[in-house]
Amino acid sequence: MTAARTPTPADRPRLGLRERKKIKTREAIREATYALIKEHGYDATTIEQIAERAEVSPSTVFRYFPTKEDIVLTDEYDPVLLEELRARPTDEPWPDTVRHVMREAIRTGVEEDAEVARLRTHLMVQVPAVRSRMMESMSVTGRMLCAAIAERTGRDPDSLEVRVYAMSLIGGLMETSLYWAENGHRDDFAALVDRTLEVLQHGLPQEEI
Amino acid sequence: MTAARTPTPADRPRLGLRERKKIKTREAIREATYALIKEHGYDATTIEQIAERAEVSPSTVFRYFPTKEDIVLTDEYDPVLLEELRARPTDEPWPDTVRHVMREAIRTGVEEDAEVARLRTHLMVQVPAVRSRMMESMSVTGRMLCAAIAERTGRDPDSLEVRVYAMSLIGGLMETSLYWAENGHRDDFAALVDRTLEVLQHGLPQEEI
DNA sequence: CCATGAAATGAGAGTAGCTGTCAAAACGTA
DNA sequence: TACGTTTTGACAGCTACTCTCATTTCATGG
Repeated sequence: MTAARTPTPADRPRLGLRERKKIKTREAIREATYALIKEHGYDATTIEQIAERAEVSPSTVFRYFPTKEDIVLTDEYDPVLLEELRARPTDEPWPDTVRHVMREAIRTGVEEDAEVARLRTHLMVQVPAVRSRMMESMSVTGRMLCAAIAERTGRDPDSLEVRVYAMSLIGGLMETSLYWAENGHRDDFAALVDRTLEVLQHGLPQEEI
Repeated sequence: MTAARTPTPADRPRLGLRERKKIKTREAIREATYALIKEHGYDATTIEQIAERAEVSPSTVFRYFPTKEDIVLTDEYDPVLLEELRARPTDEPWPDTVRHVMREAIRTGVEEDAEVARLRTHLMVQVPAVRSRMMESMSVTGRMLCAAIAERTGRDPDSLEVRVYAMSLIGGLMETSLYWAENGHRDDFAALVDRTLEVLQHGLPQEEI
């Protein structure tokens, strides 16, 4: 890869020109999409417009993203999550692990690009298709969670108990995101997550009934 | 249809001819859809085919159902659920209420037409679009659950805690349905629901960690 | 520096879900 | 039977998405 004459200046090429171009194209499409949605809204933004602004053909847009919703949503949190999960000490109480992992995931996910995270959750509230797609991706995350829980606790990842536990966790956190967005992103998201985990662990704060 | 006089024979018309026809049309569309899906699968079944077999125009199909997925899924469980929920004594412990209501909902929903329930859950597993739509409708159910919980416990239905609680419940039950379908509907669904509620109440059966 | 093979792109046609409009048909009622 | 309303069908149109094929762009070996 490196040599011939100087096709790869050794500075930091590592990836060939082709790879770099692909990454740039992918980002161009995403940025174009975000910009257009901010200007005209989700539904009013067509693939054709996105393609035009990103300076690619509509065909190419579909080569990079399977659906329109995916342009907005796709971003690989799962590997980060999994890595974070494995990094925790094995003897740590499970609820603490969840808390740590979620906080970390939120930090890297939300604070890294707050604007995008807000637009994304905003669209989740506004656009059913996006919300659906989000839920789909969460069920994938759920499967991964099952594996992690199973690995950690020595259970069967396909058992009803593990799956229900994972999915209720995911569902709860999903609702937390929606709550956050619906209330104009005013709350501290980390604090909301804490309250969520509290409910999931101990049920509704028992006052009556 | 029958005559100039006797337009409403007093037998059991109650609903005018128009209403009755609408119900019949709705059922015809649904039956046509189920039949075609069983024969050729979900994706290979087009609205045009459905319309043809149901002996209506494609326009009419869309007048009765907003989307293709809705033809398969729509069925109003929510009112039944809500009614069931309100019928329980106020001093009953909340988990017991949930158990009763879910059991009842399942009885009327699943056992009433087992075949349809199976096809439906089967499609949930197989067809992403159907699964998504199902999740959408569950989040609507979630909102209703919030209201019911709030009414019952005197909380704010829009509070984070109530919403998270409701959504985790829904998410867990959703996963239970998927589990049921994936395992070929072999388990007793009511028993699965019991195990699900157990997990949601007390977490994973605490062995280690 | 050029030739060859592989990968990415663009252009175009085509499918299907879904929306909206408008005139014709079916129904309810007096 | 006649009139007003509701329901329907036919049609045009939009857009997301798929598939195919020719063209361009990059990688590599001589």
